[in-house]
Amino acid sequence: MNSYLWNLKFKNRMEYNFREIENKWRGFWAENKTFKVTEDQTKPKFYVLDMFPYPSGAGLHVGHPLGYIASDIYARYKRLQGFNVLHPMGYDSFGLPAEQYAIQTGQHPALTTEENIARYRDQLDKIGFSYDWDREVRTSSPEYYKWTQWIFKQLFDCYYDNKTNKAERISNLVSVFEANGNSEINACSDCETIFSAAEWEAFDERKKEEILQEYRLAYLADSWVNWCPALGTVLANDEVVNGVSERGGHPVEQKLMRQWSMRIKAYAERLITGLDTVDWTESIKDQQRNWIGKSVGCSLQFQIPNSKFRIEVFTTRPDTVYGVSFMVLAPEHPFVDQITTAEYAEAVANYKKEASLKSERDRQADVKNITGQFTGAYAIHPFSGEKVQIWIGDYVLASYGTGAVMAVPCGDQRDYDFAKHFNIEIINIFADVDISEAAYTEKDAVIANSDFLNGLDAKSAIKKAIEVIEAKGIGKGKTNYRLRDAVFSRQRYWGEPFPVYYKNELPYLVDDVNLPIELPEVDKYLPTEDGEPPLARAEKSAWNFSQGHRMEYNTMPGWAGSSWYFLRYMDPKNEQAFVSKEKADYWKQVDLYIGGSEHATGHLLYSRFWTKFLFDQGYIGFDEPFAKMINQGMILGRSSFVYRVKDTNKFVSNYMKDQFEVTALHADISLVDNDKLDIEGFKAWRSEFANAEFICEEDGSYICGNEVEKMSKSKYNVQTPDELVEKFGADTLRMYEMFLGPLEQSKPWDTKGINGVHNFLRKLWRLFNIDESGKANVSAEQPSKEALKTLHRTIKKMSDDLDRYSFNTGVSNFMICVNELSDQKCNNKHILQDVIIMLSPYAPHICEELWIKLGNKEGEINFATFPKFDEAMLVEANISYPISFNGKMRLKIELPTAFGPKEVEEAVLANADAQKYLDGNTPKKVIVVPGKIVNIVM
RNA sequence: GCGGAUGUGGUGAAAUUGGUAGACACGCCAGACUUAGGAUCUGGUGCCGAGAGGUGUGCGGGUUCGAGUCCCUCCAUCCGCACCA
Repeated sequence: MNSYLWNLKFKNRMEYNFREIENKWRGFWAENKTFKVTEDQTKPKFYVLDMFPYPSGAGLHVGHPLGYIASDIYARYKRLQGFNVLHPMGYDSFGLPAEQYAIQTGQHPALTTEENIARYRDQLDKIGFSYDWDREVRTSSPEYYKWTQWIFKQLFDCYYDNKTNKAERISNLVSVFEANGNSEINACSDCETIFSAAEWEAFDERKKEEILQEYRLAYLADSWVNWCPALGTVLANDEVVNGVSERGGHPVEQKLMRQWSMRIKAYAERLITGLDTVDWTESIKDQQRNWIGKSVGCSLQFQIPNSKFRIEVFTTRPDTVYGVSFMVLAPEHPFVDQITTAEYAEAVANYKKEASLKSERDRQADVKNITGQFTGAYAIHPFSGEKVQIWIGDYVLASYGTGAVMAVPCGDQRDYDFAKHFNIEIINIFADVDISEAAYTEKDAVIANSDFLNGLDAKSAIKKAIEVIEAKGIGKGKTNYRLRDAVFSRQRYWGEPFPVYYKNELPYLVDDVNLPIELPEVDKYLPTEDGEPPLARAEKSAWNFSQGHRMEYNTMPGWAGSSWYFLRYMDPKNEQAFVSKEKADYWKQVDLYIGGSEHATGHLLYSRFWTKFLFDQGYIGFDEPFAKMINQGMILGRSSFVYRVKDTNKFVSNYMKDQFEVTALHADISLVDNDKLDIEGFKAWRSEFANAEFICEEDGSYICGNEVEKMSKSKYNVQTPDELVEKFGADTLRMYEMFLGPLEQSKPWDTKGINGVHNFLRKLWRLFNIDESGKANVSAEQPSKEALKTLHRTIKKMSDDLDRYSFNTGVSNFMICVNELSDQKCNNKHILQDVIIMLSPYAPHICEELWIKLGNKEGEINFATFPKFDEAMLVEANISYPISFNGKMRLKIELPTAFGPKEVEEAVLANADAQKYLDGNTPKKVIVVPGKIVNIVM
């Protein structure tokens, strides 16, 4: 039967009506709660999570669902494999935009947030995600932030014990203080004073609390913070990029403020080693390692003659200690004024002033410019006993290490440059190394000129030096981290209130029974006249609970709620605990986490920190939150341009624009189809174009130019998923977003190919020969060998591709499969049913519909069994062997599959076509890879 | 400067352990059918060449019977870090 007759036979068939189908199944899933999950002990679990969105006023554009679609496909695939899949969604709904909007309009951020969430939900529902919406969480709801507050309380009530290497309760610490003081405590702490048990007992409540604050994992301290005047709040280090705020790009300055902080430093080592246990990209792991900035070395003290001061430095190269020819302190170092001699006092004061006027950003930008000032003071080299000059210089950072360095110009380029610039002696302590041009920073030279270190390589010299330093009691082996404690207060309204009140300005925790502390109503979302945060505006009666002299006025940062939300999904309604131990033990880690890579040093680090803490305290049984993570690439926009001839209202088509002097203007992409401008639409778009004239191509069309840019409203290149769902349906959108290319890669959005995917679904639909009554005309007979081969090849490729998260090749597999089945005129029920089971993760609506058309029960396709691959179905009697000569493929020869290498070789050499290429020569060698290829070497 | 990623037709891309480079799709060309549709179907389409053939995965080398894939050098683009002692 030719194709025309084939089409005629089913002339009256029903077309693929995606609108009707998708509406129907969206409703069905919601009504029947198809994707609701419980902790089913009889099934293995699988946890697939998306980074939850901040519900912004702009809604979703096509870039957002990319990751959601991939994770949904994976979740649905895992269900078909018999897993009990937790696949939830929620909203990170505290944050600045809603608050900024509130400041402008007076509208309560809760209302804006509510509206935005409704819009997001509507958009998400249209795409057909298989979320269990009964588990939705919102970080801004009191039922949720009650537990954020509760976790904060636990952090406040714990310290980090370096001996047990985990977080322990403050009450343990107090018992030790009462029994022995703090001399035997080895904890992560800012406490520098040593006290005895008797001294502890004698301290008053204020003093005791001050000391405890230096141990607590959540603590209040005066610290230098990134103050952003434009946003009226402090920012964490990861929220400051190149000296300006990440959001809005406002300037940031350093300010000393009393702030809540999180002692994340305590976990620095575990945050590094834990990276080896998770399957994330190297790039993200490197970013985290970099941010934590571990360096191993030792501390070392330098005496100052006739002075009580000793300058402590941190160095990673104690092996180069004999190369020290001067020292440099940060201008802010506390000893500077006290050691500076009278002769240099003025110069030092001037230098300090200059340095203080430079912002952090300027200091970084000014690396090339070497500055410094001699203090007139000297230190004694701890080994040689020689006097070395003490300088101050802003290349030494007050906030890293001890704020002082021993300068080794022969081994450190910065020290070298400094020494050259100020004509300070450079001692060479490397054997056979030339340092006349630059410092030698490699660690492969032999040490010389260094007394007891002579002849050693760097590695053993470092070890030896530390031993001697420790034996002399002038320092010890030490590991330093660049990671700073994270500031945890924000002077804003729209965030979690702290479960904290003050009595005589000492902080106390609110009892659990009084949680949550809800956000009080305020008259304005602005700071008070005297600069207190917005919450200070609240009347005492506006608080649902208050105690002491006042409540805490700061709120928590954005990352508080997002640091543990993946745990709440496991047990979202629990009123007794943030998550029950049983449920956490069932669901465990997130098995697959999909989201953007921009959270590398923020959310992804903080949630690892909190997870480790909650693990230490026994609330959960794992200490890494996300076992496997994939970072989806950004979807860029494709902007369209029209070209206006200068000083006119005439527009010239792309290919002729070079003949004129033109200005390129963005044209709204909804007015452009295949680069062809809808001229009437364009005239109507904006009044200034109403009378525009157009210089068109010969066929009368106006062709636009195009360019790839970030998607944004101002570039008129935003594609919302809604328009595409309307035009092509959700199944087409889902498949097309996957078809675009590998998930991790950034790519421009272009709808050019979307018809291809849409046509694929139509072609699939046609295979079922659905007549006007809506019945599929399929054969229930034994499928053909051909069809089985197509099916099983597809099964194999689909499971392989999904197992390696290759979603784009998955789409091609289906296209090949449907193309082949169409060619075979296959309408076999068994084959088609297995195909739609496999396809249902990608295109769930159409597959649900086809599933019932085959006479199955509604909704059951979601829990069907993924077809099993049978190798035997692919076995053929013959193989078409590619025959290459010297590695170049020349011809193919059909040979029996059963042939061994020898038989293949003989058959090939006997073949007439092959002999043509041999041209009478005897091959040097014949390589036969059975089932694959033959290579003849001439 | 350091670290990571990427580089394949006109376009998006595929090639999982070294084994037929360009699957699949878009676009384009030619054609069929027609109740004219964003429909369907057939054939073609890396480049050069009329053809035989040659050539081809950023550049240049190497290993191998055989390299997009492994090794070395270099180039380009993107991302992160960057006085961290």
